[in-house]
Amino acid sequence: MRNCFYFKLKTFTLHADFINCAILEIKPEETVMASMNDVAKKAGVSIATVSRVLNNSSSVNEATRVKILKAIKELKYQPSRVAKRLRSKSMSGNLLGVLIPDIDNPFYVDVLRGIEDIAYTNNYAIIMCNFGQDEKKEKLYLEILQSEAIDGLIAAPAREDDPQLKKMVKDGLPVVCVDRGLSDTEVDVVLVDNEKGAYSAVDYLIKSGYKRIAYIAGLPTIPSSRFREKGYRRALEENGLVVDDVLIRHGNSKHESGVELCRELLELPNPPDALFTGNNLITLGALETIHRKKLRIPEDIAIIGFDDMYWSNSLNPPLTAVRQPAVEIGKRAGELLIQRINDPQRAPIQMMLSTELMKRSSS
Amino acid sequence: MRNCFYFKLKTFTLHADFINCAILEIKPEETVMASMNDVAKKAGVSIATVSRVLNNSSSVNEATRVKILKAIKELKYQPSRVAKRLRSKSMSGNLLGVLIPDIDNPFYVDVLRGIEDIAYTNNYAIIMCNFGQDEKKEKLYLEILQSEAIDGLIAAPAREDDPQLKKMVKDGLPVVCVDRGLSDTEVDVVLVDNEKGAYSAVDYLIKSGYKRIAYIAGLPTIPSSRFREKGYRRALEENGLVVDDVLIRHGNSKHESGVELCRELLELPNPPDALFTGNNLITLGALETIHRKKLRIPEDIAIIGFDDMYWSNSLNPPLTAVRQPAVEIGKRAGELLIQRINDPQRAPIQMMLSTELMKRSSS
DNA sequence: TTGATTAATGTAAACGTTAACACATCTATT
DNA sequence: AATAGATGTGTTAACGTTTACATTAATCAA
Repeated sequence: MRNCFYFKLKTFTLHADFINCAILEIKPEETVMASMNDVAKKAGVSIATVSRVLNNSSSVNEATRVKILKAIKELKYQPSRVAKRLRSKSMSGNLLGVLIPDIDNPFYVDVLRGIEDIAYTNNYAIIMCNFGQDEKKEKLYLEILQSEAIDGLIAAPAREDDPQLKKMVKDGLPVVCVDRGLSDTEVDVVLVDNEKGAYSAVDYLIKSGYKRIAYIAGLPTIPSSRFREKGYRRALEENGLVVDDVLIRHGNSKHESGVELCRELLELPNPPDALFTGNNLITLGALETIHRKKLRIPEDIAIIGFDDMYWSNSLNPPLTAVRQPAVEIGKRAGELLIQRINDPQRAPIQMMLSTELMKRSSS
Repeated sequence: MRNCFYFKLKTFTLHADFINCAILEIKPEETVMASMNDVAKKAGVSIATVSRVLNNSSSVNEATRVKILKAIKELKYQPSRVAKRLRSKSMSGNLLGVLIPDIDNPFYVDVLRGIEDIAYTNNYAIIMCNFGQDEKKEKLYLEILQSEAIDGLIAAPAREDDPQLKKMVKDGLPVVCVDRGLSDTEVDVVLVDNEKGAYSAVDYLIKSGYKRIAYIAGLPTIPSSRFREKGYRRALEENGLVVDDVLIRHGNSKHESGVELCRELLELPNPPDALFTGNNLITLGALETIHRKKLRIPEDIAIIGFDDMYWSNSLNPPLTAVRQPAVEIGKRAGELLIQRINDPQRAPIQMMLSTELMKRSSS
C-alpha cells in the first residue's frame, strides 16, 4: 500500500499497481486477522495478560478477564497456531503427521478416518502424507514433517528398519506405527494379528472342502505380507495339506498385480480351486480377472480376501473377507499418540487388535 | 540441561531432575535440529548470508557459498517451515489446506490423490480436513486452517453460499473449489458437467429400451445432485417419456441411503426397470439391495452409477458408470491453486471437465 | 511499623526465519 | 581523481506467541 503512494509521488504516472491500490483502498475491510497485540491494545492491558487468560494459567483479575474476552470477541481474534508452534516445541502446536503408503487402498483410508476422528476431537490438525510405496517420497515427507515441527506422527513405514524414522523416534518425536512396526525401536504399534487372520481364512477354506488353495501376496518387504503367508502355510500344514509353491505369488500389493497374478494362477495346468488374496486391492484385481473369465464364485473358484470393505456386500457374490477393524486401528493409534505427546515417558505399547472372518458367499 | 547444574550447585542434593539430566548427558546425540544460526556460526558468516544462499537471492561469493553449503550438510540443517510461514504470510509457507465433505467417498479420495500429487511435486504439504457432511465441523476446520496460515485452500464446501469461506476468499486467501462452486464469489472452480453426464447415462438407458428409470439422488443441498437430476429429467423429456416423481428419491449421499432407497423403489407396485444412482456410495448401496433380492442385472434391473471406480470391473456384472476424472480434477485444482498463490490477481477460472460414459454390462 | 507473602500485571527475550537497510570494497565511467 | 554503480556482507526489526523475571499493590502476621 505504501509502495503505491511511493510510485505516485515519485513518478506522477498512473502505474497499474497504483490503480489496483486505489481500488483496494476503497474495499471495506482489509481484515488482516487480529493478533494478541491488537487484543491487548484494545483491552488496555499487556500482551502477557492476554496470553494468560487464553491459557488460563496463573491468576488474572476477573474484571480484566472479561475486558479481554470482550476484546477477543470484537476483534474476532484467533490465536496463530504457527506462532505457538514456533515458540515452544514443547508446548503443543496441535499438529499431527500421518504417513501412509497408499491412499488408494481403502484400508488406509479407513485408518486415516479413524485418526482424523480422534485428532479432530482433540483439536489437532493433520498433515497427510501419502508416499505411494515410494521410499524416496517417504523420505522427503519425513523431512517435511520434521520441518513442520509436528507434535507427533502416525506412520506405516515402507520398511521396518527405516533409519530416518528410527532416528526421529530416538530424537524424541512421539510416533505410533500402524499396520507394521519399527525394528529395534521402542515405539507404540497398533496392528492386527495378521498370521491368525490369514490362518482363519485358509483354515475355513480347507474345512469347506477346498484342496488347492492359492495365495496372492503383497510386497514381501511389508511385514504383514509375510505374516499372512505364514498363517497361510500353517493352516495348510496343520490340516495335512502340502504347500505347493507354485500357488504362492508375490506382487506389489496393488490392484493390477491382483489382476495379473490371478490370471497366471487360473491359467495354470492344474489351477487352484480357491484363492486367498493378500489385501483389498489384490482382491479387487483378482475378482476382475475371475469375472472376465466368466468363472463362477465359488463353484469354479472360491475367494477370501484379506481386508473387508463396507461394500463387500455389494459384490456379487458377497465377499468373504478377513476384517481388520481399520477405523478402530486409526482411532487407537490417535489416542496412543496423544497420550504419548502428553506423557513422553510412558512405556511403549504394542496393541494387537483381532481380525474377524466375515463369512459371506464367495467361499 | 543448565538448569540441572543449577540444581546441583545450589542444593547439593541429587534431585530427580538432576539424575535424569545426568543420564541424558550420556546419550550420544541430543540432536535438537540445527538452525540457521548454527549454520551461520559454523560457516563463520552472518545469518543473512545463509538465508541468501538458501533462497539464492542476490549475489554471494562462491567461496562463502560452498563454505555455507558445507556447514549445512554437516549439520544436516533443515529450514523450519514454521518460522518461514510465521515470518512472511506473503512468502510461501508451502502449506495447503484441503477441505472435503466425505473421505468415505472414493471420488474424494481420488481428488485428494490428485491434489497430493501436484502439491508434492511443488513442495507443498497438505492439511487434510474431512468434515463428513457436518457443517459445524466444516466451520471449525476453516478456523483451524486460517490459524495455520495456509497459503491456499482447495475445498468442496457443504453449501454454495458458505459465508465463512466466502469471507476468506474476499480476505485474499487463494481458494479453488472442486465439485461445487461458491455463489456470488470470484473463485476458481473445477468440476464436471453434471447435467450432461447424467443426461448421457439416462439417454443411454432409454436408447437401450428401458422405460421406467428411477433416480436415487444425493443431498439436495449439493449442487451436483440438482444438476444430475436436471439431466435425468431432460433425458426423459427429450425422449418423450414422462417423469414419474415416485421414481425420484432423495437421500443423504451415503451408502445406507442407497441401500434403503433402492429397496423402496424395488418394492414399488410398479417398480423401475432401470436405476440411475447419484454417486459412488449410493450405487454401492443399491447394488447391495439388488443382490440381496437376488435380482439379475441387467435383466431384472439395469443400473448406471454416477462416478466410476478403478474396480468397477470387479463388480459382477461390471458396472456401467459415468466417469468423472477425479484424479484429474484434483490435479487441475492443485495447479490452479498454485498458480493463484503466485499470481493472486489472475482472473478466476471455471474449469469444466467432461464426463465419460463407461459402458459395461450392468445396463 | 515492619517484613513477608500473595495477587495482578508488565517487560522483554526467545523461537527461526526474511528483508530492508547500511556499509564496506572493488570496478568502471567520466 | 572523483563519482557511480555493482558486489558481498552484516545488523536488525519484524512475524505472533510463551514465559522467566521484575514490579507493584494489597494483605497479613508479628
